[in-house]
Amino acid sequence: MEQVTIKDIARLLGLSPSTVSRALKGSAEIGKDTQELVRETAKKLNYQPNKAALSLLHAKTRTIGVVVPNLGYSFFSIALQGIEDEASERGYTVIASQSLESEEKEIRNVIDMKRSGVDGVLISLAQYSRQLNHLMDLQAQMPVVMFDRVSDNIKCSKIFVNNIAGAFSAVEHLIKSGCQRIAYLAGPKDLLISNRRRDGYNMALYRHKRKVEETLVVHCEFCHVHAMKAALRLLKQKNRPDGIFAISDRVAIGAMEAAKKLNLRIPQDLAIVGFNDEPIAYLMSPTLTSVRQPALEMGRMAAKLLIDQIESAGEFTPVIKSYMTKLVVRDSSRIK
Amino acid sequence: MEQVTIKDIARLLGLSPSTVSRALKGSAEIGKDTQELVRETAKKLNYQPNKAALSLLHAKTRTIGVVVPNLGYSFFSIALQGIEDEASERGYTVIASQSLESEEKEIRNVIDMKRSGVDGVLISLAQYSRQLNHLMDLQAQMPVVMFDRVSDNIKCSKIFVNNIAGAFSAVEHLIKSGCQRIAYLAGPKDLLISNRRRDGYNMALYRHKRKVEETLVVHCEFCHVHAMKAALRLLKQKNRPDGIFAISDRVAIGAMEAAKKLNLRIPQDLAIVGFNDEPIAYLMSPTLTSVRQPALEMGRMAAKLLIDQIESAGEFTPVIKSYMTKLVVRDSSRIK
DNA sequence: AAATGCAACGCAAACGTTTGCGTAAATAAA
DNA sequence: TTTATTTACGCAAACGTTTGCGTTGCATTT
Repeated sequence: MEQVTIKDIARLLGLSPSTVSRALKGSAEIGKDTQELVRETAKKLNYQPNKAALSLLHAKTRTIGVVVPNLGYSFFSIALQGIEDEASERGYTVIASQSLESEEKEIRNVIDMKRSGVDGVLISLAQYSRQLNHLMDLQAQMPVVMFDRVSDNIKCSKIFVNNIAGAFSAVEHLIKSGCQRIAYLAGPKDLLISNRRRDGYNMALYRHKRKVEETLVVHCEFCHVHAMKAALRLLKQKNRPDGIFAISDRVAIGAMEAAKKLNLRIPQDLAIVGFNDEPIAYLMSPTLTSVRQPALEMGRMAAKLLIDQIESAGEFTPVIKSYMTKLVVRDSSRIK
Repeated sequence: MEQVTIKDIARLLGLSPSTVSRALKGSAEIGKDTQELVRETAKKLNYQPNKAALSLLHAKTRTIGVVVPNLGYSFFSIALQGIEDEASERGYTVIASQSLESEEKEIRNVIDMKRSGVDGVLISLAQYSRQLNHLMDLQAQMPVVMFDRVSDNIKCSKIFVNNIAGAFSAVEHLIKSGCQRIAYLAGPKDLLISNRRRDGYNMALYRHKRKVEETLVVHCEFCHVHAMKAALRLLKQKNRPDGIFAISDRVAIGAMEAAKKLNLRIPQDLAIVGFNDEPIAYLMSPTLTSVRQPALEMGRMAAKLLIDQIESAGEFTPVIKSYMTKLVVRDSSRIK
């Protein structure tokens, strides 16, 4: 029940705590046989170093904090998995929290992280986080790495996918599938990934000599009810689109609902492509074409960069790392 | 950057650390004016007590560990939210991890928890966890509370829903909707919730004088591919069922896929009811009838019981708490 | 005037670990 | 034999906080 300490081992063996400590670390100035003896008894007693004592001594907790919008989004739960893998391998503990897309809660989470004494924080922004003061403050105190939902206004290491290329591939796919008027069901206006994907959307249209129409871009929140309403507005236009590129799978599903409400067939009357390739994309009917991100690797890399920065004493230059996406074509866009 | 300590405040004010400590705690033996002075400077300097020092002193970390199968299942991410709410209010930090339904990983997670020095652990079992030695060991060292996926072989506080009643309501609903032969698409054989729900299934059949047929109960894993195959076996029987009660929404979705493959109409040819009421139930087409669990409250209560036990020195009797479910009727069973 | 009481604060130990330095004994070199 | 060197270990401080037990100065009581 009670943790066995270095002192216990020392007392048991008639040694001093310092000798035991050095023996466990394999210090050269401790006799070979003593080392072995100490190691054996430590194993036998199942000795585990006291984390609190080490934290106190080194002023480091070997703990990192993670703040994401919602762990129910599989992108984030998978990314968290990658984070935990990397952290565990390097002897770090992860404490995760969800902002539930609320800036207010995000701020509370960040405060909690500070109070927990983490060595650094990994964050993906809530959809409406605009006042980033809490992040600036945080960054003044410890290393911060952003991933997926990043911001240009914070100078730190960042991990994300090539949103432009991802969106480009999705829209080009719609064009090649025969769509004439392609809409973009975007996220919140100031969200970076929303705008980047719009760039990709525009590029694809431009490349294929389609004209860009303002009315074909509609913003909505990351919630399928909002998305459905936005899609309804889009589809009720006199000259309705026959293809939709949505910023996320859940938003795409909102569009699918809207299409059904209007008795439009998918993909014949309306082709749809989402983003993230969540398991749900594969479960919908028709199955949803989507842009896949390497969530696991992104999480792992984000954790790696953060821990590297924590352990690099002093100077450090931010690293920006961009991953390629992969378009997964399914029935919602298979017009043939 | 560097944390301000009680010593800093003491030096600044010409006091001793003990006085500052007592002043911050509002001890009666410190002068009123001194108290105020200390408190003000503490606020001004943004003093935060050093967690490691406190942990070392009290041999408690005020941290709890959470192990769940998969945070991508919204039931667990919502429950985690409840856990975090309760923990945060009571000054505890949460470290969460996913077993990904693997017993091996679950064991590793538990070991990591021990090494992190948590004060207690909250766990929901992976689907094939049968050797529960890691939990017995863990329980010998600290308080453990199980929720949702619990086991009869461990004696500890437990939180779950009334699975029997939940299943009963689902199956009775199918009967009242006119189904003649109702199947149960169960989970792994030894999983407690799977068997409990089977009890409810049997009770509903018995109550309405239907005969229980062994061939109408099929086991599968929590993965929709397995589920679809199992459902296919079920639906290819000569006398196929016209109603399916599934142990989870994802399993239910597997059944929906199978039905489509066989050109069966839902709900006319086959009515389906799931369990958990995940957001996905609302997004499917047809929308999926499901049994809702109060995930948030369950998480909160689980955390409360765990923390209560941690803080109750010594003797403690396990608490078993069961929540009522609510059947949410949607199109997949609306035969009218 | 001496004894008593009390208010307000400081000292030091403790929690578990690491680490610079000191020191004893044993060996090697002179 | 004396001196220097090495080997193997112990002492004590430090990290930040709490807490039992002093200690000081002052006012009140006899």
